[in-house]
Amino acid sequence: MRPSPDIDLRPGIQEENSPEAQKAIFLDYLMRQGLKLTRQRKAVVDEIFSDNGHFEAEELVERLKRRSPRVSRATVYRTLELLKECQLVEKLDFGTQRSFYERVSPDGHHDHLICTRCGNVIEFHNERLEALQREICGNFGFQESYHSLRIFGLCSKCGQGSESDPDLPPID
Amino acid sequence: MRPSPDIDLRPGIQEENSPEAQKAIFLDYLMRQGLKLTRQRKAVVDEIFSDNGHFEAEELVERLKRRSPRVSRATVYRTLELLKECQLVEKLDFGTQRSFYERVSPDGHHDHLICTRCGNVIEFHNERLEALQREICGNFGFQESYHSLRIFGLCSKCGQGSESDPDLPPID
DNA sequence: GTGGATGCAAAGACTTTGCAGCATC
DNA sequence: GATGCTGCAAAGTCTTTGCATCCAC
Repeated sequence: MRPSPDIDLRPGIQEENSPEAQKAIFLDYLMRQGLKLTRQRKAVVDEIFSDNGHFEAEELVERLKRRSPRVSRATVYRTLELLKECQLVEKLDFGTQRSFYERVSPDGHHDHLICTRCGNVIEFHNERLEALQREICGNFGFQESYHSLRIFGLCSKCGQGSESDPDLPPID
Repeated sequence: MRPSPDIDLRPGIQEENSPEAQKAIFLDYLMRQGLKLTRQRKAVVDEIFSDNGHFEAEELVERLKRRSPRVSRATVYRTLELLKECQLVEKLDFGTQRSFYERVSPDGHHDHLICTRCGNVIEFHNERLEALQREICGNFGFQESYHSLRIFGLCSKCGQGSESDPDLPPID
């Protein structure tokens, strides 16, 4: 399921990709705003950067209940707001009621293939697609600031004959 | 589970574009399901087809409070569910908390340019874009069932120098 | 020491649901 | 007349907020 010809993985600057570097950005942001680095904020950031996937606000709340220090729901939501402000995370919406977030990749923008059966999210970036979108915006005199393409369907695993697997009711 | 988006319930007959034809589809759906055409359901459908734009669930609830017969919030939500099932409306999400809906155009799929200043929504369809997306799905062995592309930014009116119009605080 | 941060619980916003009475077919 | 429908209010879910207490700087 990996690199196909069109997919630009943009190898970028690897060092900036590390969790440590990302955390430093947060710390820097806090300082510049005269905000404090509390144990709770550290815990939230650590939890987010412990894997590099997508997560839901409520899921994060749950994970942080088992952690030390405990972090309250209110603090989680407030910290997510801060992380959005310094552009370390982004709020996505996959059409469900709950908010999805993802770490902003230093490699730049990407779009999503979302499996409606297993919930798996595949990221991709395609430069031809980006160019075409710019062209379309131009046609409408529209100044894009950002965009979001979500393609829903079945991932390669789920599409292979297991269409009626009773264990996994389709999402949505 | 219901008819999947893959199934074309409305084989592309152009005359079907009229509100009357759309309402007939709803009536037909109700009959086939053994459901009843109540005054309230009629009112909801009439209200939706009185203009052909995008609307929010709560906005529709408001509009229907001033109408005859009055339609309760619960009935509005329940009727929207039915309209989704027979593919006359579609639920969108523009990243806000409230649900957006739009009438499904018999002309087929389209994507959205969303002005973050005035809230205006421009629809467009581009076949090259669709083809490219199919190609990308192919690369990942992904079976698309539907997709949604939303481009956020400033429409041609709002982009013209009025960037700091104090009357219109930006959305989001 | 102090201003910002936390946790709690309450409030908000939107949506869904249980139920008794009602209306369509 | 039966079955499905409506309205109401209550419940559910996620998110935000007010406030007293706490703690990083």
